[in-house]
Amino acid sequence: MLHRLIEQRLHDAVRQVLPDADFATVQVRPCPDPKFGDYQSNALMGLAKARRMNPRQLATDVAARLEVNEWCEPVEIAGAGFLNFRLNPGAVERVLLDAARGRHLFFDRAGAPRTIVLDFSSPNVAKPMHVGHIRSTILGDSLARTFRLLGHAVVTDNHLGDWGTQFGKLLAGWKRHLDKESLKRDPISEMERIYRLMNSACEADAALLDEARLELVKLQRGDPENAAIWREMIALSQIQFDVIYSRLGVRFDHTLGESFYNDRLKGVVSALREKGLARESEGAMVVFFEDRADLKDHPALILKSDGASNYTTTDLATLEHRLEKWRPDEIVYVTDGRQQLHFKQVFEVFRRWHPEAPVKLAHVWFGSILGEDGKPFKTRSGETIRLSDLLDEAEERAFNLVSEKNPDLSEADRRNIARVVGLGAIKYADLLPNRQSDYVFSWDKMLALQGNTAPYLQYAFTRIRSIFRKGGLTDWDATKVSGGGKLILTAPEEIALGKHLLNFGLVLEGVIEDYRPNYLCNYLYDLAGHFTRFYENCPVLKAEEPVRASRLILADLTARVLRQGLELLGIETLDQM
RNA sequence: GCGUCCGUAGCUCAAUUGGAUAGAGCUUCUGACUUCGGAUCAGAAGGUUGCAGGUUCGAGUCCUGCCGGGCGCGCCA
Repeated sequence: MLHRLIEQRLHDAVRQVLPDADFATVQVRPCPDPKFGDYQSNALMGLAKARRMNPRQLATDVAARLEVNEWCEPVEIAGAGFLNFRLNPGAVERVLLDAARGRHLFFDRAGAPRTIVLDFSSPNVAKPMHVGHIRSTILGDSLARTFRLLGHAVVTDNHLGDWGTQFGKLLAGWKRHLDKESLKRDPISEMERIYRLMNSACEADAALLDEARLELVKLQRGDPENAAIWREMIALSQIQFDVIYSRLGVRFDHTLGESFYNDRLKGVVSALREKGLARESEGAMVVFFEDRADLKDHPALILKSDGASNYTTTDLATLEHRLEKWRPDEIVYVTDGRQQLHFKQVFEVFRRWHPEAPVKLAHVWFGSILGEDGKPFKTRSGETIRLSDLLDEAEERAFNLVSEKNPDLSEADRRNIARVVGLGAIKYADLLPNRQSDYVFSWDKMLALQGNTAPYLQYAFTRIRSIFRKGGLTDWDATKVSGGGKLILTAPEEIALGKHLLNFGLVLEGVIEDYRPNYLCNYLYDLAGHFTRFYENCPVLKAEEPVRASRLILADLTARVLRQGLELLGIETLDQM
């Protein structure tokens, strides 16, 4: 979009003055305050500093060589050496008109598409999905959608926790305490119940713990009975996962759990040993990182003293498999921040093992959930909140609200609106903060329906649709009317809205670069704000032509960006709510 | 103890990664035309960015030291 073109011209001008400059740092970004302009560059101050030049003089020299007249008003030099760009109305109108004609929606598809493997959600078999899973699931899904829209090849892979020592207790519990009726009625609760039962019983009874260990060993050796039970636990769990993912609109290309990599584990260990990366220590196989200050005291264990592998080994095998199978440019892990050390170790071992691999590895982590008292989150009875209960509660609250606001709609309509609004509120509440700090769980915050929330954005969308409905324009198509149509931006609200639309793609690129969908949340919130100010001050249907057509186009483009943006957050839109 | 992340308005969070006068929402007040949906809008109030130094044209952001908190630190994943 326009800021890129301006940036290109800025590079040209800088090149004439400073041929050896590092152009990666010479960027054009939106202005923090519209009174300074629409875009700014602060790069010249940095360049001047490094060369002990006068920044103001450098800015003047560069500005004299800048050729941006076709898009901008005369460039202003401000402060210590800022360049401020203000778009001229004609340039804005041209871009908007191109969008109205369907040539773009304010973003460009990547010139060099990359292949990205996204690892997220990863719930555990035989346990309920709880609020702790929502961040990874929603964040990962949103990133996958955004990468895809920008033209990248995305592989989503749900790395289920379907292997490990917990199956010892689960198997022993299944054989001793399973209630088949309960299992039929609510398999997850029943599996959770027998696990808890065994867990507490084992604390007091060492013989029972040995029994659980024995069951685990039998499973690992391929005992048919235990393997059959294990497979049933996975199948029952997958049904639960599918229900949740279906409600959330989340889809995976692959679901390859930890157990999928069992056959590769020995190979990983022997390869690391042969390369001299791992050595024996206290009976286990360990990789040490003497030359890294932050990992010096944190070696990675890849084989336990009993000869079994652990999750570091599994993750290395997974990494190797993904490279072979998909040849990705990038692998992104979306998990809790408590796994930072683990991924640091995995990445570092992998770098030493395959120094030539060009893949980028990213750990996209998020903070822990805390209770309202600031301590690790639990309900009064010490439970975590189930994800399904959270979703139910959201839909119920939204149903009460929509019934109050729009009692005339049929119950089926209100139920559907409640579903879209309730789930949207949860997703948005989860994506909006995305600071890598801990966050406090609260029902009211998760389920808020006013202020900077998804319903606010959805509401702005329905108001636009309502304009077209009221005007008898439901078949209105910008690509047809705009043939003779023109954009006329005169009111300040129209200009601000139009200019904000141009930045959609800029924001999307930021989202995938930093793995932060909250940039998009903030953008959409601002967009909805610009629209409502436009809506309050600029009548659409009652305006005279050609202003009426122009405003219809502007409203329609806003709706399209809102819908596209919300879709990237995994949030649906409605014509009525 | 070591590592790591954090501390911003009464509360929950932003701040495009070193940029211009630190912004929103919630809460509390005050207003909104017989115009397209009031799930809205306009305005007010609310700040020594934990504390103290340092780096420079410029610091919430970077460096140092304190204070306070979360999480992680070889055989759980």
